[in-house]
Amino acid sequence: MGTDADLAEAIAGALSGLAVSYDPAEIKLERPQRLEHGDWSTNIALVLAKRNDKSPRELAEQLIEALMATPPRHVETVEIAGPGFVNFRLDPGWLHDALREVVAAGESGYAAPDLGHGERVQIEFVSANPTGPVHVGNGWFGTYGDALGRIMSRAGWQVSREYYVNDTGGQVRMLGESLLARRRREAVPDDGYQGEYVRELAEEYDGPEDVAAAGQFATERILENIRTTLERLNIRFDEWYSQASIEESGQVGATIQLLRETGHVFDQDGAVWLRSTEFGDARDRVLVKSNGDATYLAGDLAYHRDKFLVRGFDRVIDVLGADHHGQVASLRAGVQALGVDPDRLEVRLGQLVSLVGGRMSKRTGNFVPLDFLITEVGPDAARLLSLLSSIDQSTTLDLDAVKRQSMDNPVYYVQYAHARIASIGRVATERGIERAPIDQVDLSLLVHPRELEILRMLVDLPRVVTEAAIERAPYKVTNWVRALAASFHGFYHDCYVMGEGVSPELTQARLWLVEAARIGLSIGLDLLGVNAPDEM
RNA sequence: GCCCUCGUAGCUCAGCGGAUAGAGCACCGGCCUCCGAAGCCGGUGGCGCAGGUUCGAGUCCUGCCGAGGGCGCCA
Repeated sequence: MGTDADLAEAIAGALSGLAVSYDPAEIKLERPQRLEHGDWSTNIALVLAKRNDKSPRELAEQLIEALMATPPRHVETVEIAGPGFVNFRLDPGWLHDALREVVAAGESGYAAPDLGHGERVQIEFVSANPTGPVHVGNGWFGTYGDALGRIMSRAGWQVSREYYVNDTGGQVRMLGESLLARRRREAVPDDGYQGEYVRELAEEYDGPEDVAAAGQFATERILENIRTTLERLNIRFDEWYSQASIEESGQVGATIQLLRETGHVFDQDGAVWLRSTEFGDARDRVLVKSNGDATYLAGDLAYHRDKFLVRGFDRVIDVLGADHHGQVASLRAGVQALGVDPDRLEVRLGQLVSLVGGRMSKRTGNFVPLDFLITEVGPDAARLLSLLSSIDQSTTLDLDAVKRQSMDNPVYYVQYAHARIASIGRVATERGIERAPIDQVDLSLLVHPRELEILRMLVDLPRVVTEAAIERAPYKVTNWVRALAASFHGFYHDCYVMGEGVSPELTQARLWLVEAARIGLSIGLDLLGVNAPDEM
């Protein structure tokens, strides 16, 4: 039971005693940004004042009086501030409690709230067409999806990560044609794939002069490269789902048939249409072209039918680039037409990553391969760099700046904190200092502002994981990790764990503090998929 | 034309409707006889514009300006 929950309970009790009308869910404790505003704060008096016909400050005053008749554990003073905030100032004991909690729960148990209740969620991400190497933008969404998976998994969801392999249709044909043209030393068609990689593949290809065979060869080889590149970034999938397999299995036809039976389909101009306007789409969409080919949408609907109705995921999160915005409405409409509650489908549109000096486009070959970036700055730096900010934010990457910063990159800052922690452990071992069991250690010796700051950060972690999971926002974990690292560096500078003038008792308490920081940092870095090295 | 996302410090970005808007980079100035100076401490500098909602707006609503994306029998 955390201190904030204790306080909320005490506040509820006090309000009841005052005969004030309130809803327990309205009582929210927050940690003020400024230390002068105490350890915990609530705006409950501001929220309830009007309804109870009192001024906020009046209500706050009565609340405090009732509350302090029997002060809650660790509370030293309670003050009214500003328009009617109630600020609690606690003795450091609540933070020592928190330290014990972190250590007891450990790396696997701390900050692991059960929000998902085992709900089965599928996250589909990257899904870049296997027609060329993945670029930096793919990497951005890749680390996003992967980190989101880690976070939701920690928060009680049963997560499956999937890559939808677009290994069929016109683009594979075009890829095959481009490859064969290269092999014949002829010009690649204007709308073909011009990249250098096609030339390289053409040299390796010794199959027949057949577009489909060449396309399949190229697709498989490229996909293998994509997989290798993503693994360099610590991005892994539970499933690589082939679009061709869906078509071959007859699921596309079955899906269209199902839609026809439920009356959501009509024929016009020799094509088969989905009446998606019924479900809020701006216009109806073609499922089968007049030449008999199924459209991308038809395949996508079959795929989503498979996700929801065959494999039975409770929730599906599609991570897409903002350039796929146009297909969201029809996909959602189609899913609804299939009888699936559209709320179960979540589409996260990530803003595009652009570069100083030109945008990324695959066809022209004018893009920065993800492999290139990883080689330039290293996997961990690339990974953290991509998780630095929200995917709602379009990012501009200045490659020169990234390279220039490479020795001054945020990732080194956080990893250095972890290395320092490990270093303390090594020195302790050298000096023959062992950590005593925590219940034999006097944690009340931890009173330095730097020490308490670390503990406050650790108190925040469960809340950060919760927010990151619910808002699908891994960057919040990144922010926290950076802030914790900052706290630790400050502590490391000001508070020697083993040094002249540090008593053995204080050393013991600080060793446990360092251990708690290590646990928190490890959790955070693991959620981001960034390594936590013992040495740099 | 219509729809979506975004405009916060010179640059890259944080800021569940709350109190004096925060970091990093860059720039200026300090700190190593003790666990790693890839660090610590201090300084310079900002909410695109105009209304509205309310106890309170960077945050919500409307309009305008600006940037990116989308409106195919392409995928």
